[in-house]
Amino acid sequence: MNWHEQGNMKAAMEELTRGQEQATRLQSMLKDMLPPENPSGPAAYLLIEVLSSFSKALSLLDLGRSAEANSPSSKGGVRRKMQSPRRVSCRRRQHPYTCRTTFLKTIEDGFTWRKYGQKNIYGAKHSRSYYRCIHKHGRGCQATRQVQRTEQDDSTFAITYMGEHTCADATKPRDQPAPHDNSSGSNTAANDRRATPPSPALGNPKQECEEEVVSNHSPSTPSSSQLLKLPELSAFEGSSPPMAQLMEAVSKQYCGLEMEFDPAEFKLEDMFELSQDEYNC
DNA sequence: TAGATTTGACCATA
DNA sequence: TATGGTCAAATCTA
Repeated sequence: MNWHEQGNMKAAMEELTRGQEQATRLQSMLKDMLPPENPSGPAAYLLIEVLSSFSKALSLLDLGRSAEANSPSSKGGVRRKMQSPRRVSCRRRQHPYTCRTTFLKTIEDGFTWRKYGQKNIYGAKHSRSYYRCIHKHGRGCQATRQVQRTEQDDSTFAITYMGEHTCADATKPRDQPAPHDNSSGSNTAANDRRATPPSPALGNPKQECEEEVVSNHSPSTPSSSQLLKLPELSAFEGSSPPMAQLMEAVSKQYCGLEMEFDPAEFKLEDMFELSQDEYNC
């Protein structure tokens, strides 16, 4: 990679980082604005998707740089312990559930999880934690997730969701807040998570893991640019100056990635296509 | 004291 | 056989 490409990549990472920070702020503000009985409305769900896109883009760029740095042609440096090339995750145990990985700064996603295991992963710097939905027994919810800090950024979590939440009508988080189930009387790993979340892990039932990718091309998942134009979010415009400013800033971050392509045609996920396979399960 | 977390052991898979 | 995923007893915590 020449200096020009490196410069572009660095600039892209900086833009993405800024966008991520602003989206995080927006998420924080949104949390304060949403009613306690439905803290995870559609806008919150969309923000999770936006943050996920930022995180993924950053990770991809970082991976690209790492690969470059570790390539045989790159110079010196301390050789790190060889990473396992195995890509097992959800393929190891072959179940019919969906599998999807997101990269977030927080492990909180609105669902209530119970940690049931932790493993040191061969060749990985960080251990992996295993969570299952707290309603596994009460409602037979089969959703599980694996949480692991990324190698590139200790503050970023790679969260792999498997299975779907059946404990609540997660397919309609926008309209019908699921009834809270506090029968367990306590919360878990994230302590203050609600039981009425959007599902970052929702996918088509019975879809094979390798078919499930993090892609905003999905008809059910609007693209990032679309997300920012949805009524729920646009409703904030004008109602709250800081919110409107943040909205604009986040929107600009997406557009700010334009370098040598048509911004009218560009979608963030286009950046992922070449290395999308890295995120398939 | 009930529920959550930790952790070693066991099992499934590649 | 090595490794990842899950179980369940022990331990912790509110």
